[in-house]
Amino acid sequence: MLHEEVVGRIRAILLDGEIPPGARIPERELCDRLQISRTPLREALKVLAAEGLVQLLPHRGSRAAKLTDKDMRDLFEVCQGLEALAGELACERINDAEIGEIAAAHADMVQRYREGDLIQYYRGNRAIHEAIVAAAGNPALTGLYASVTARIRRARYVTPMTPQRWAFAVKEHEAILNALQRRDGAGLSHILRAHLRHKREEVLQAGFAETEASDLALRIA
Amino acid sequence: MLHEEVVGRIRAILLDGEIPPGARIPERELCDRLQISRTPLREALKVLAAEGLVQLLPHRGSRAAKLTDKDMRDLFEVCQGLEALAGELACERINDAEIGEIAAAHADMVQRYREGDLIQYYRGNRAIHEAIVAAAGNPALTGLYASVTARIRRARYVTPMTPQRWAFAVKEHEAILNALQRRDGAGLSHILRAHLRHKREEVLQAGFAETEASDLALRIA
DNA sequence: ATCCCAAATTTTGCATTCAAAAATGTAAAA
DNA sequence: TTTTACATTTTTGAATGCAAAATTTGGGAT
Repeated sequence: MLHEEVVGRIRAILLDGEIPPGARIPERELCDRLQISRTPLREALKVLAAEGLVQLLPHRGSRAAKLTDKDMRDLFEVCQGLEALAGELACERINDAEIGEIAAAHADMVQRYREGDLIQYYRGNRAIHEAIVAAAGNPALTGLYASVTARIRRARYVTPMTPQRWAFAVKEHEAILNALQRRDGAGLSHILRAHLRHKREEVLQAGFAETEASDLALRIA
Repeated sequence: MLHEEVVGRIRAILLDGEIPPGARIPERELCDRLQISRTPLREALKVLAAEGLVQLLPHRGSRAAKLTDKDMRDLFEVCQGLEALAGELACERINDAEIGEIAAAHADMVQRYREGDLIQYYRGNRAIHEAIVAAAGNPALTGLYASVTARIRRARYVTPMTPQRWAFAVKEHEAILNALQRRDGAGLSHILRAHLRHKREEVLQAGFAETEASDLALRIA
């Protein structure tokens, strides 16, 4: 079993919320499940801790990272900065084919919106944001963006939306595509920031501070 | 020996260039030197690989990461974005005491410039940039900035300078301090970008693409 | 019944060990 | 002499073992 695969699988488990934020990560169980010994598992946990997805407590094991409102705000801020930068760079470097792909993804997303399919809408939404970042042609940026977005993904793409906000978000996306097609870097950067700022406000207002595992258990019960 | 300490010490060894970019990392030797076994060492190497300082080659060991011109350009771009963001946030949040500290650091740096002490000038320079980022009050940003700057530090703070460029850089820093004192976020952001773009041009023009370890050995020989 | 402290158990962190893969060295053939 | 095939050594990646730390459990005192 390859090292990267172990990291990827545990990351997936954490992002799926299978181990909820704040919950203890059961080493032994994961070892059994992934059919590996503790050595590669612990290496993976250290890597994920460096990424911010796991919290290591000396002599007390590891927990799925739990984000406070402040953490969430901070990460959204950074994400804004990264997307704004990506937008500017993308406008300088993107070619017509890539714009075509993004336009297609946009059309698909709008269709999902019309169908009222929030899950698929979010999926398309995310694909567009990732495509813009990819179009910046900067792997270092892409990597950092991936790491930051992974941490706020659940908040960003799981929050319920009001019809008004959803409609507004779609409008913003029209503007995003438009700016991209006009290669208006400054404009795109500006819209992306606003877009993400609105998303952040939604998320924080929805009280998406990640709850303790115990709280979560209580809620479910 | 604490896990973080091992990571920190190896990081220092890499940043000092004691193991030059591209060179193989001698596991056994480092184990002896740090008085640890391979298990914690390998955990640390995996973490540093996630940070981008180490390159892992399956079944072929690890090497100190070697940056191409493109890598360097990309990282400088990201660094620009992060500093620009930090500048804007800092202007919103910084208090007079913090500005005073940065002003003092600036004065000290200018003094070093007058003395012609490049090493100390760079040290002060770095302290100012880090203080601005810290003033943004965003730990997520601070962490990302640290990780990105670590990778380009050698290029950024080791490149020799012409008197003209040095003088110009000092001028830019005057403008940086000025914008900060006026809490002009947009202005500061703009200046920081330009400042870093100039630095990047210097670095890339100086041909600071990191050389193979073998090349380095040949050069020395 | 509750609280507190000590013993037992579990869990963590690291060293050691083991198997597999790669690198190296050697010898034979072209 | 050069090249190639093979055996040996080294190094890597992962499992296991062991000591220390933390958590849990049980018993006794209040």
